[in-house]
Amino acid sequence: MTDNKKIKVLIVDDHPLMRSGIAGEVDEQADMQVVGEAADGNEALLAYRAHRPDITLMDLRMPNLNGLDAMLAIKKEFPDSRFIVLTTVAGDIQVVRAFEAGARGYLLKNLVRTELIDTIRIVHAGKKRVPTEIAQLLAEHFTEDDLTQREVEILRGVARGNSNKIVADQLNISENTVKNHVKSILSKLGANDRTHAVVIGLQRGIIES
Amino acid sequence: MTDNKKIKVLIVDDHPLMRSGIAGEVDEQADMQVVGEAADGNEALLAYRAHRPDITLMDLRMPNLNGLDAMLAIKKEFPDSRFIVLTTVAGDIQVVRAFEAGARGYLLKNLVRTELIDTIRIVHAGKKRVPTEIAQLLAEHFTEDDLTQREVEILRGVARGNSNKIVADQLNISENTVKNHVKSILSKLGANDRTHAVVIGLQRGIIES
DNA sequence: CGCGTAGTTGCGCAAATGCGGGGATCATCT
DNA sequence: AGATGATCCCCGCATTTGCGCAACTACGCG
Repeated sequence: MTDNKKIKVLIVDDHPLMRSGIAGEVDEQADMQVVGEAADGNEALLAYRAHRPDITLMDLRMPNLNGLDAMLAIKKEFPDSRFIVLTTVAGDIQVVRAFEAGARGYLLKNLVRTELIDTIRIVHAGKKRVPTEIAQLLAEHFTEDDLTQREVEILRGVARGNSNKIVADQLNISENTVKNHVKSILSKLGANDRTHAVVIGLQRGIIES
Repeated sequence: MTDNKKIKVLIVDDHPLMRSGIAGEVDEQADMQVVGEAADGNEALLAYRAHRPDITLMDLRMPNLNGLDAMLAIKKEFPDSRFIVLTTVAGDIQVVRAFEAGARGYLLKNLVRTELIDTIRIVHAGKKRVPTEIAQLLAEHFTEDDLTQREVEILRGVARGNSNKIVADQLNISENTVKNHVKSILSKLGANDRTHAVVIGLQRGIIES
């Protein structure tokens, strides 16, 4: 098998050792090779342009430009790009967004080594692969109505320890409006109070700490 | 250099790919070798007994038995064991506890590859190595008075979305007492309100979500 | 021993929060 | 055109929170 028939893989992750581990596994396979590595979303775009990989393994949580935005940027420029999303934490709303953005495969980072290789082959063959843990998560989150953009902004303000009044001033709206948004947030998240809402928001990845 | 003069390294981390990456780097060195891997604290103890490594690389966040407790268990049985702590997140109070428990080196997982090897050599030579980020964190946390056990219990209750009254009932104390604990928590953490306090508590690893 | 400090517990009161209503505009989808 | 949902605004009122002030206990230290 000549080099130009191998599956070309780009690895995007902010942990050098993780990249190392992934690269080691991939390069052991006769039919695939790592063509580049990137530590954040910006580098990912540059590396994509330079190497035109068949498959991009993309971590979601990264400094600077996060994985989701990087995917969108690359997809805009290269519509036929194929992504496999790597995620550390289950229960992250980002995974749902990555699905909507067109990721083809998902991997939890505590996967067994063979899963990685299998998923690369499957996605390269044009199919999708979603582990049961993630599928379950997707099912759960599709039924739940998620927060509107405005509500997320409100929740972020609340998480910073601001009172309704302060949040209102920061967003140039009235305190009553903030109260209404908070009310709707509590109801949507099934939270007892604002504190609980923030905890749930953090767990689901709706807001970042 | 014969095998029994090499630095024997045990890797404890719940991410197989991370272990892979670490193992790759270590085995490339002529003067060290990986003698075992473990995916959680329980396995770590068994692996330690089996291989008697010179250096143990220990992740803090793991399922079942966490890294800190695993360290304590191993140290009890093998007092001259030497640990290097791997941590993903900066700002974790667990790092401070690991220091107190006698870890000799610290590494952030987004380290550059050479740091890992350097740290292993330095710690094996009997010295300690703490990167500036961690040193700064330690300094900060030593000056801060941390929460009492009772206060942590209160904070946990608050994080679950319980009112002061409910927390009081759960702990069989009066609501007023809970209020006072909350007050002292806010002051110690420098939080604006209970919500902010919970966010800070989660960031610092004082409570887990 | 007396003294300070830290942890825990308590009460009263002003301010913030959460809940139940009501109504408005605007974009989108049917 | 009608319905739906997101955003915005308003009010009153009970409950909850946060703060100031104060007391008791346990413990170490000079």
